Amino acid sequence: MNEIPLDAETKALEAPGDHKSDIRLWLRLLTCTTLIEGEIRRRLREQFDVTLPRFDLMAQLDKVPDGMTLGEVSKRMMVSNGNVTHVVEKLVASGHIDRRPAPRDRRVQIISLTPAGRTEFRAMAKVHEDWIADMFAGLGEKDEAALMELLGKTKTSVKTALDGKFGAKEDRS
Amino acid sequence: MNEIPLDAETKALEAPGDHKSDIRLWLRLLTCTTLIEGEIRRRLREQFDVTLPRFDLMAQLDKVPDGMTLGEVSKRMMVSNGNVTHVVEKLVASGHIDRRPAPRDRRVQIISLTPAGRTEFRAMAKVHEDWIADMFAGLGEKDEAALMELLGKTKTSVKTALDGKFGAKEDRS
DNA sequence: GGCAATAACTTTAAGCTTGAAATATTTAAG
DNA sequence: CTTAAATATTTCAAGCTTAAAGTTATTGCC
Repeated sequence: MNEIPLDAETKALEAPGDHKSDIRLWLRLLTCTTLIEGEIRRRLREQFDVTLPRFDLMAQLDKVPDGMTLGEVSKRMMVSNGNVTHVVEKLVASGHIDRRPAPRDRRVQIISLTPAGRTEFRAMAKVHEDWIADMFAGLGEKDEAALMELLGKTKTSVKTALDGKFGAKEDRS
Repeated sequence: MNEIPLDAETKALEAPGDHKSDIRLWLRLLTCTTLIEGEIRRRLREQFDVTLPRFDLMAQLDKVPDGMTLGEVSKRMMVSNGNVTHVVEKLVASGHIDRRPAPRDRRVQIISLTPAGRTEFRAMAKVHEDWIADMFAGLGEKDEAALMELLGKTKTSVKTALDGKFGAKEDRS
């Protein structure tokens, strides 16, 4: 009666419908991200007097030479349009970015780093890169490669689960 | 002059001081967390009309039978004290939790789930668990175990980097 | 052209989050 | 006992974030 059948490998140890190990995995993933993000946020504020959202937005703009539309920034950063509007206002006010209407479509705003903004961002980015490297310093190259690979699988798995809601059969291009 | 020395394995391919692969790893970690968290947030709101912070706070309280101090909640959730005060007010107002002063120390507030709050939380938690399991469904057991292990190493690595700031030699107990 | 649908962005209301300052209480030293 | 330091929580100001509704501009269809 209280014997546990051992015919299904490790999984047999869990009750049916029990996904506790997935929850633990999720919580650990969240903890890692929260730890790193909180520390980066704190250091950016202390050492450069900049918030993480503003830094992230500048990072998107630094990747391109001639600016980007608000919608593209919103998509890349995975945040709402209203959020981008708000952060952009702050960065325009502080002189880090410029904003101009698109030539062919008056609905569209194009934003780009000012020269000063780009210079300042790159100085911060260099230090930021070192912070991240330090935080991952305890992992060897093999570990990092394996983690990268597994997170790639995770991302795919999550996206599949999300798409499933729409019954999508193919890649929405 | 433009020959790259190949005497240091793979790492030799990167310029000195270049930590781009760590940045990519960090961004991928962040993307995974953001994707999952955003979807959970959305579903909790749509299906249960509850915010993620409130759900998380109730999750902490559900782990213990007799409640917890605000400080302990703050530590476990890794958020500020003021934040806990704010979320607790909302949950008290909605009748999900109770709040009472500690018997021996009048500075301390103890909060606990009301019977109704616990019942409602557990119903949500069950569904939440399935959502998480679905999102990780694309990973096999081996992958999940490996990811769990690597995230454990990552957490240790990050904490070491953070402690380093204080020159800590031992575990602050 | 006229008009409906679509798209880009902004506004709004609500809520989360933080760090710092303030308040209230307890503990420890003398 | 008195007082200084430490602790637990709250308050405050600033800023982030979202979903939904609103505005303006473009596109496709007749």
